[in-house]
Amino acid sequence: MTETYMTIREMCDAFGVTARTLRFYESKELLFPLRQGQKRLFTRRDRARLKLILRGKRFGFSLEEIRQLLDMYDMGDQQNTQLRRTVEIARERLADMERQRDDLTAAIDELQEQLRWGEQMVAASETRRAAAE
Amino acid sequence: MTETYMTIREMCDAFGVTARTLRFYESKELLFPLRQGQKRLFTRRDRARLKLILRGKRFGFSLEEIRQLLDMYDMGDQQNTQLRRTVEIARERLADMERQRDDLTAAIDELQEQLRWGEQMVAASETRRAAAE
DNA sequence: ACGATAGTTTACGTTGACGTAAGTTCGACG
DNA sequence: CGTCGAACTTACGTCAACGTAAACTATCGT
Repeated sequence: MTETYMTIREMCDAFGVTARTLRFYESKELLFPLRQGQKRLFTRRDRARLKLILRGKRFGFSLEEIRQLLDMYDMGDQQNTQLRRTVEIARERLADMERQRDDLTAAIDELQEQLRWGEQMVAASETRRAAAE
Repeated sequence: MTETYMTIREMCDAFGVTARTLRFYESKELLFPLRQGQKRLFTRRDRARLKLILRGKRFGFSLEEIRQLLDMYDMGDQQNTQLRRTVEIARERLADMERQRDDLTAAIDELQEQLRWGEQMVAASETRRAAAE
């Protein structure tokens, strides 16, 4: 069952991160696990946040940027000018990535061209060698 | 005119990088400027390589990866199994980026949804307030 | 009672990609 | 000749995002 609280180990297994990483995220105020004695208890909210953190990292956001985004997200509709800003940032990042993708696509095309060129050279030299025998 | 050799300062201006960066790239064997006395002279080849380096960085390649790619690129048709490997790597990176882009697109959609939701709340509360007056 | 198991804190180490500062050297110019 | 500016070398510093080691504590099962 989707238990209310998870230990650090369960979190590691569930999300494929190390305990160090989770503690580090807590120290950076990205997560706020409860405590039972000294042990951390990760809540549903922590899991939601971690999911967003990992997604953010895949997008190339820094942890600090992610923290700010999470904070804005938390404030929610209350301060929706902030939310608009968040969307703005995300949009810019998207535009960046699309530019990158287009560049990369072009670069790959060039490489493929180069590769075909190379193959022709090889083929030609082999033809010549064969003819010479 | 597209001069044969460029000084370090000209390179900086032309590519928007610092001198430190160029020296660093040389130390990492990404660039091979000639010398006239102790001064560096950057060749057409260096400029071509730098262009590729900067492009590579935008793709998220590390300098070490870029160095290997440049080396393979240099070897050219001679060892084209290597070139194929290069294309492979590039392809994987492209697939990565496409996944990222799709994720990001989805995330933006969610945010927009959230934003519209927030706006409706605001609008509704304002309507209520207006009706109350 | 006791060792194994999981968790904790503290704190120093690492990697990549440069920044930055100090001191040197060289050619050009007044 | 002096000195200025641009380039140089050497070398230590920085920042993010953890890794890793050491030493401690709490809980559980036998």
